[in-house]
Amino acid sequence: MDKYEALKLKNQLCFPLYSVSNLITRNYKPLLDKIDLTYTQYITMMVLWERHSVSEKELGEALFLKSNTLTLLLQKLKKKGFVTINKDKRDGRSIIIALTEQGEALKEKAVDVPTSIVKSIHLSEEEGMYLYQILYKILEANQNEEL
Amino acid sequence: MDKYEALKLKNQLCFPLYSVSNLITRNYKPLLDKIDLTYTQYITMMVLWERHSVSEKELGEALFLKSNTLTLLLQKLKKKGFVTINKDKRDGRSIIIALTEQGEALKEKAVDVPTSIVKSIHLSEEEGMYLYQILYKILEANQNEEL
DNA sequence: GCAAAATAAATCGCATGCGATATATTTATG
DNA sequence: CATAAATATATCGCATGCGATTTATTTTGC
Repeated sequence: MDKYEALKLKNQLCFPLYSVSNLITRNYKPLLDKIDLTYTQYITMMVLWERHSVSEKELGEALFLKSNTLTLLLQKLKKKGFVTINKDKRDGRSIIIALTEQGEALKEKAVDVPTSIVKSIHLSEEEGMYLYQILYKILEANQNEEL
Repeated sequence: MDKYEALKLKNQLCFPLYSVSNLITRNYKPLLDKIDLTYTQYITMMVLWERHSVSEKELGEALFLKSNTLTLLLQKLKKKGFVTINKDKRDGRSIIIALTEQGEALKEKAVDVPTSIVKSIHLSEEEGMYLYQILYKILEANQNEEL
């Protein structure tokens, strides 16, 4: 038995996770180009389409990202006219990100994106649901550790 | 029923894939820092530890990456003394990446990395295997499309 | 044999992600 | 109430990933 068996690429679990994630970003790109969003900007808009306005902290918790990634991202969404960024009056440390009319309108254009992507994944509904559960199990287990 | 239901973050399959992938890179970082590798450099070394020398094209096929990502990466591994880069004598378009002694020696230091990571994922063996299968199913389905 | 097509890398510009650190503001504590 | 600790963002530097394009080399087709 090879002492280095665990170091072989084909025995990695994280490598296909990483590759599928890259694959997804690639598949999304041409679709999202049409509505002038990158993938990270797209999931940010998803949060806003649901909640209308959030603090950067809340946004980071929803997306598992921190200010070092978000600050620049939000500036770009602001530049494109999809969001406004204002200080929270009740807490001067926080900023509140809110949808503009243009950002709200973008939702209509984005409505077909999820279906197109799901098709490109080629999984049965059952497989998709199982995958979903496992992934959230990993995310939640790790969230607890970071407390 | 909300017409925008499919646009909610909690209904996305790709989002947890993306988040778990980020999570994994974060978890690997402190471990890989100790052996002076980034995650992408690590999986590149994995290929070399198995095959000893590969062309950039073969490496790209193994890692699902292209020259725009690999070229710079390989230069850095060369700078660190882990690999050599030479033109293929039989085909002047190709380059051959090969392990140095130092690169080979690094394998010994890396041998415990996979176990540490698997622990941080918190999945049963069964879940891990199922996840593995689904991920490769996605990768393979998509590979065929790119032909 | 030679021009055109194909192939393999390299280069460019952009948008992440991340750890580390700095800054501004609020909260806690004595 | 003053000041230390905690919290929320911003900034910096580095290493990706990727589409698009360019360059170098080989293969193909006539």
